[in-house]
Amino acid sequence: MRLAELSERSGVSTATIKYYLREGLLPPGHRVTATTAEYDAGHLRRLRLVRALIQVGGVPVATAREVLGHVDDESLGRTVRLGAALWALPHAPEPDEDDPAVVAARAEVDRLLESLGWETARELAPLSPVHRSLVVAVATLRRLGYLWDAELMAPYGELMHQVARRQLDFMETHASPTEQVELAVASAVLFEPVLRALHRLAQEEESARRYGIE
Amino acid sequence: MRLAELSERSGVSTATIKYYLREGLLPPGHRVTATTAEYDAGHLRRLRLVRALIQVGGVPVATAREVLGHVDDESLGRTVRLGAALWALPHAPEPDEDDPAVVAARAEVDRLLESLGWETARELAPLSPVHRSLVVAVATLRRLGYLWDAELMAPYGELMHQVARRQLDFMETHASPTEQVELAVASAVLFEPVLRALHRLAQEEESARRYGIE
DNA sequence: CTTCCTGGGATAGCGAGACTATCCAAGCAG
DNA sequence: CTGCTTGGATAGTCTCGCTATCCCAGGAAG
Repeated sequence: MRLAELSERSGVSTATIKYYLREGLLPPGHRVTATTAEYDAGHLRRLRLVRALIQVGGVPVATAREVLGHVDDESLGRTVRLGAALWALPHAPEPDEDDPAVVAARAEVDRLLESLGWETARELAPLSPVHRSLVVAVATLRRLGYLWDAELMAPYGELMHQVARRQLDFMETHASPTEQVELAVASAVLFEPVLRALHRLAQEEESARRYGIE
Repeated sequence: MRLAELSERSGVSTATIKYYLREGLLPPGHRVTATTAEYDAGHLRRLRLVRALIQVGGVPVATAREVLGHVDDESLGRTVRLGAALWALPHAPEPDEDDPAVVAARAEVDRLLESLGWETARELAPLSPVHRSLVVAVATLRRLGYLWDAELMAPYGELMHQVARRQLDFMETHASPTEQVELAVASAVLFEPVLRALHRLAQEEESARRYGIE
């Protein structure tokens, strides 16, 4: 198919597709003549993933390019590829280590990882942007006066661990090897809105059960 | 304290504080003379909440104003105030009901709510932006070929329900009446980054346990 | 062969959002 | 009175994600 048809089938304007091609989010089509290029089902699939990352995941274009670069790097193993995708996602800015809230948050997160027995997370802590994001988020809550500590967070950690185990079980049983990497990205980025929506719905439901709709 | 001190203590530039005052995110200070106004600890606290909403929660300024409007409306009950805050948050665009992925997603979400017994969520489904967000997210995953159905989502729903119950328990035992509304907003917006970070850390940990670091 | 039309590439512009820099007038301090 | 600070208003800046325009090289119709 040519650019016009790719646009038609994906619902993305030709101008935007050209933009993604320029930005390297989409590999160029096969050149047929000097003025025409041919696109295939792989381009369509990639284009849908790009749109999902940007629109549903809210991932900036530059970040999406980085994430997709890791997806395409077949020299990496599963964990690394998943990790690379996760690490490339937008992360919190460097925390100010002089801020007492940050110091306290870091201490609580460390205690949390210890109590959960997450050894890998502890080892990678100094490097991992995910770890840093957690510290920043906890520090923000503490600065507002909500003193989240390891004991409070541990049950949530256990619950999220259950979620992660389920996702990897699903991935192992349902995805072919070629699909696994893309599924890793989908899990990391696209499943989060589902989880967030479920969380908010559960909050509404539980609040209504306890206090009524008033 | 005056504007300069408020800026100093919050780490937010005076220009930005003036911007928030203009936008109605921060109530004006008490006018002392024609040229000076006095700010108090309440302003500092509100300013920190605003920054947290915008920077940590990624909430647009216009939306933050709306959310804070509900926080300040003392005529509302707990559930409504929590709901108002949740509903004001940025939500997915209207789904295209002609898209088969959207139709299928909506059917699966309805089945999910039925199997979970979330009656309130079912009643409010046609109105709730949260419900719509869930449909859009599931539809996006389906369009990419990941056929999430009610059976797959139910365990996540149960887990998120456990999270929500914990949060409301915490809110009931730890927050004074005046703090509860702000805590509702904090739960809705600021706790989500914590949950997301825990989720990603759990993914890394579980992936490393299963496949090693390679 | 020529003319018109289409597909594709490059460039510049647009609109929203979140600040940010500048200017200004009113005090109050010395 | 002079100069410095405070607060208010206005316009500018910067980034991001597109989007509209221009241009040229074919290929097809006459």
